[in-house]
Amino acid sequence: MAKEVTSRFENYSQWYNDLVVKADLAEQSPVRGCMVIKPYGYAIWEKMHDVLDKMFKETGHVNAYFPLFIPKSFFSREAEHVAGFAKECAVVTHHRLMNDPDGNGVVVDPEAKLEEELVVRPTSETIIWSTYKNWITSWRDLPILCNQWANVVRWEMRTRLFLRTAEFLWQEGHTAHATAAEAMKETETMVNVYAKFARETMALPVIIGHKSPNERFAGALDTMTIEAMMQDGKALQAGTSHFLGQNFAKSFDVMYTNKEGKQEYVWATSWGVSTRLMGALIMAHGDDNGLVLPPALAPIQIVMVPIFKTEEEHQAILDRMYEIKKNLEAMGHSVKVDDRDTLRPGFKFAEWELKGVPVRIAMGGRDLANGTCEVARRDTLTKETMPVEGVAEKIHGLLDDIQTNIYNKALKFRDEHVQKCDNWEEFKEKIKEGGFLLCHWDGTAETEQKIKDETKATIRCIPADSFVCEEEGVDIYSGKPSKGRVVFAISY
RNA sequence: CGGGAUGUAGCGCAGUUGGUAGCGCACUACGUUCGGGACGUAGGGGUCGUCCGUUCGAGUCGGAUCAUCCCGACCA
Repeated sequence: MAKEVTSRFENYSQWYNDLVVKADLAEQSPVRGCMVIKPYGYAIWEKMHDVLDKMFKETGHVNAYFPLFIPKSFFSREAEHVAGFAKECAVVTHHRLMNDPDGNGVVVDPEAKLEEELVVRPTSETIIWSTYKNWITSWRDLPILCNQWANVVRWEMRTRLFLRTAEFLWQEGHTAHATAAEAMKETETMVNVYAKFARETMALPVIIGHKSPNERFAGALDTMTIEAMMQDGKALQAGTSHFLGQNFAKSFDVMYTNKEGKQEYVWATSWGVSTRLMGALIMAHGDDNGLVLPPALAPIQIVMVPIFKTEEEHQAILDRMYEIKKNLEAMGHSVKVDDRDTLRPGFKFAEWELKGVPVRIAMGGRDLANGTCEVARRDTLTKETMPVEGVAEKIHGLLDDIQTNIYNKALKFRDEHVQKCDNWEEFKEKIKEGGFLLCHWDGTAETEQKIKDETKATIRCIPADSFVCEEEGVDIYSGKPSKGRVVFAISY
């Protein structure tokens, strides 16, 4: 029987789309550019949500919720910010429908035109800062460390499941501080939280760094990012943390009285990750058999498939499986016994592999007689027969191994596709093959733009932890002096 | 918003010089199977995106329109 998923080596985009749909994660909605996240996909997002939320709380943040609709006038306050988002906003202009006088269903009631249009939030800086104005009067009110889990809408031209949809789920943190240093520290703290989450929970190696001015968030003084590499060598921005300076405080007139009784503008940050992380997870670890989920995010960590000929045998195997299930659940693992009697084992194996379940246990008549079971791991696609006695403990350890192995595999792949490059002609060739190129850059937006125009490559980041390379050199394009290497890549 | 393509069963597609609708998967029933995506038999399901035109006759030809996808520009 032919494989259902396109090979990622033949057509990476198609492989990705197939995987998302066939692993039952999400599907295209009839609504333009929007996505339906299906229960299995949502379960993974929920796990991400839970781990991140805990990390936010551990770093002193609290959750809040702000309105979906933002009065249009709020956007005119911060000029750079509006320039960055205006082109892709959905706008509410009316508040009522009526029956079509010609009898053709319903139409927008022209009488119900809003006096001021409402913008569906593309991000919440403006509505949040207009609210913070009322919350902040004294240094005693600071810092404010709020996070919001929400949906946002950006009317993108071209969309792709999880990576770029018209509506997406995310969290956005918005903080207010008394000093620039404190806000800068928050920016760094949060990019580190994201990196820790990516590395430890998603098994995704990422590079922490600063965005070049060109790639910065609209209205930010500094944008920190975590950049990941997908298996086609393209870069994916997986999370960002922005130091907003006093831009929004000034635009929304948010001042506090300091200890000396003087009025000062507050300092701000914002940071966010989105359902794009789902795309990163799929593209970074998936293979030709389907999804590969790190145990820390797998909604089902262990699936058990009975192999039987008779009903008595089926029952005997299930009894033993539920015993193992109980032990594994006592250790905090999520286990599913696939007791569907209408499907054959081979079909189930393929299906659970497609869905990325880290460990599979199969048990048949032979195992029943020998007191054994077959344990298969998704990351390596290897199988091992082991005694049922003590199998739960073994799998407990195996899950950790799998988590580590998936990370190491992705890390190895990435490191094999990162190289230094000092020659412009070489750069143009190499960048097409995918991967990250560490190159000297003269620090100007002009050079960056010219490189982008000629090769589609952008500066993904100026590295801040791994791949930091502060050495004298000359810009790969302009030949002007440079103080260090930055990461160039073609990105999603 | 530029360039290209496609709309036929739930999904993926075929349909010749115009002659009245087909294949694979999925679905339903029964039986045989069950250690890596089973097979047989019998079924159900489509006003061929929409509108207009040419014609005795249109899935097929012409025009319009709508929608979707791909490649660019924009972006988490």
